[in-house]
Amino acid sequence: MPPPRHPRSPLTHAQVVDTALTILARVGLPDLTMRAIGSELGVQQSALYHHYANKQALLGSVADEILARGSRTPSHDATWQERVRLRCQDLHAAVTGYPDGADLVMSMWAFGMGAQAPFDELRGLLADAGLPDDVAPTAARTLLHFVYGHAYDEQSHAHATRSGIVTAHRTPSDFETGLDIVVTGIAARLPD
Amino acid sequence: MPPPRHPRSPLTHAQVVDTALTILARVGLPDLTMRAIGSELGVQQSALYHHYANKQALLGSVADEILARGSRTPSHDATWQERVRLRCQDLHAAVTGYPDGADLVMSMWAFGMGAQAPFDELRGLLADAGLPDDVAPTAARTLLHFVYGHAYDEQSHAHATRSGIVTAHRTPSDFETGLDIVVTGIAARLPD
DNA sequence: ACCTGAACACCGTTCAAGT
DNA sequence: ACCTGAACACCGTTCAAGT
Repeated sequence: MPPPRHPRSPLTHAQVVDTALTILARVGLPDLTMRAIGSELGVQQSALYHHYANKQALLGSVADEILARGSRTPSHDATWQERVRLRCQDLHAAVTGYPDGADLVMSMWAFGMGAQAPFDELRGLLADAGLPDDVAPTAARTLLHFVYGHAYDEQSHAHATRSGIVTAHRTPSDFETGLDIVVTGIAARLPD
Repeated sequence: MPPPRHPRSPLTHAQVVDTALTILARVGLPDLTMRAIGSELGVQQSALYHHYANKQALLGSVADEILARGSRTPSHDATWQERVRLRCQDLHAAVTGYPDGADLVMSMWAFGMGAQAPFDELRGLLADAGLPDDVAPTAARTLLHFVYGHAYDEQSHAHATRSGIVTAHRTPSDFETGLDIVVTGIAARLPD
């Protein structure tokens, strides 16, 4: 059932990404097909290839949109640890806000197709904190590996219990504890 | 071209897993299809479903086999840090030993289908080191998130450069630095 | 320029039927 | 018990053709 999309008005990237996010929220990544996106937009799946080179490019934009939403601004007197924590907590929230969000963002980031803003921000925060240039990128990646890995685990766990597989439970404070471990390890790398 | 498989001898799990690993090494995860495995074994793809409930279960065994190979034994006077590092280095080597190995192991572990031995070992090492029971599992997971996340990045980077996408380079010591950050952060959680 | 409609070359999985 | 052969219900992607 195609929604009341204005006939003969060309598709915009924003429309496509918004629709993809809606479908992702409803049915998850495995059912986010080109056919589903096209059908929700009242268009043939082949029409999407006039706007994106392939599905990966489209999903890259979707990942960017997931990450762009809702990042809080730290107070001016916040320490670098508090800034880094806040950014990681927001990233965690953004990514777990959609089913399979961690899976999607992780793969797009690793393949270099979008989702690179968080890395740049974290590297910037760590550089401002005084972390040497040869360790700041590594530390930023380590933070992201933890944030995405933890979120991926949580969301897979949801899938697994849905299909009757028993896995270990995850405390709400589990993320905070792990984040504290990584931030403490980074702090030890500061000069002085 | 089916290899000289003894006719009418029932398929064993070891045969299937070995064949899957051979194909994985040759063509990567996207082309590791049920048809490819069957054809390499000289059997119809449907025959595999007599031994595994589905593809995920088969890939779970493959992930276990990848992880089971080549883990060195630490010397008796090694500190817990050295033991943990050694285990993580071996895991990193095992997982990067096959194309898309990190992707495969990560998803199987997260979905609770095999690949759980490394978690149990690391948790044990950390518990022996004196880490409290409420933080040892979290710390073990944090290590695995880093190891798998880093390996996943490296391997995706290989894919991306193959398809002409520019990404940041990764120093050989990058893994060691990140590992040091996490281990240092864990050490700060020890009592005394 | 933008989209349709139909096809191509695949997937994982199921299942009656054979031995 | 183990496997075949064929089908089912899908995929992502391409491409001539329309407007």
